[in-house]
Amino acid sequence: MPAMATPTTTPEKIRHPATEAIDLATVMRTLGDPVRLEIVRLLADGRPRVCGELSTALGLPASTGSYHLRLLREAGVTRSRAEGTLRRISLRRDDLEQRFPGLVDVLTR
Amino acid sequence: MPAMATPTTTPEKIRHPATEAIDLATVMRTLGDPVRLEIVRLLADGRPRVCGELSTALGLPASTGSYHLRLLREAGVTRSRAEGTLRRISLRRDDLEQRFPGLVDVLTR
DNA sequence: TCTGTATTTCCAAGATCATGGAATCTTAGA
DNA sequence: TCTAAGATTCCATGATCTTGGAAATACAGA
Repeated sequence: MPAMATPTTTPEKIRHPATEAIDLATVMRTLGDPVRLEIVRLLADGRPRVCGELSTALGLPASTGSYHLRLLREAGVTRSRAEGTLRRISLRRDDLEQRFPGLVDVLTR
Repeated sequence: MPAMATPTTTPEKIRHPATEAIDLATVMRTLGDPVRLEIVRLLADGRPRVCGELSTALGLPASTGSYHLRLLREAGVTRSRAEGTLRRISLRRDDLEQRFPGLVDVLTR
């Protein structure tokens, strides 16, 4: 085998938008889905969850859960941290508060 | 002609959800469209606009503008008052504030 | 290296949405 | 009654979204 073009262990392949790049219309559209709004409410207590935990809690197959979590992450609503084979998902509360003050409060009553 | 089953001049045929019936996910999804978000921002100064005024301001054909305004109205974001052949559109700021305190502020900076 | 688990990606439906021209409706005014 | 203007509805088209099974990927542990 030739020298690897890409390392076997990628440090961080998960993409997140920078706080300043979070777009309001995108966030609104993303949270306009009941499944994703529910995920945000589950995460609102500040405790990170793994992907499967959220999928199970909502009664979704893994692929569907993963799809919604990708949209949330790409919109800048959540952060995913790789931890072994798990993905620990958390709400980007501080970033959202900085960019759109008051928004998270509206979502979580 | 037989007696009319419905009056020729309907007092109010335009439907709006009651304040308590406004759904957050629906509002979020509705405002997740750049066109509709822009309409809300135009209306945020409190001055009502007529349909054509908004369509023109956004460079939309009348039918497209009417479509977006219908979604905003049905979501409970705007109110339409018939005035002759015109429809005067306004933001339901107080109702939204009562139902989702802080939301309108988030939308309008 | 082999196996199992967590997660993502691929892919193909089906559903929903956005657009805009044409037709229709409604009302004001001549 | 006739006409014109404002607005909505109808309808077809294309785009985007959601779903979930199957396959692929990534990693930990035996």
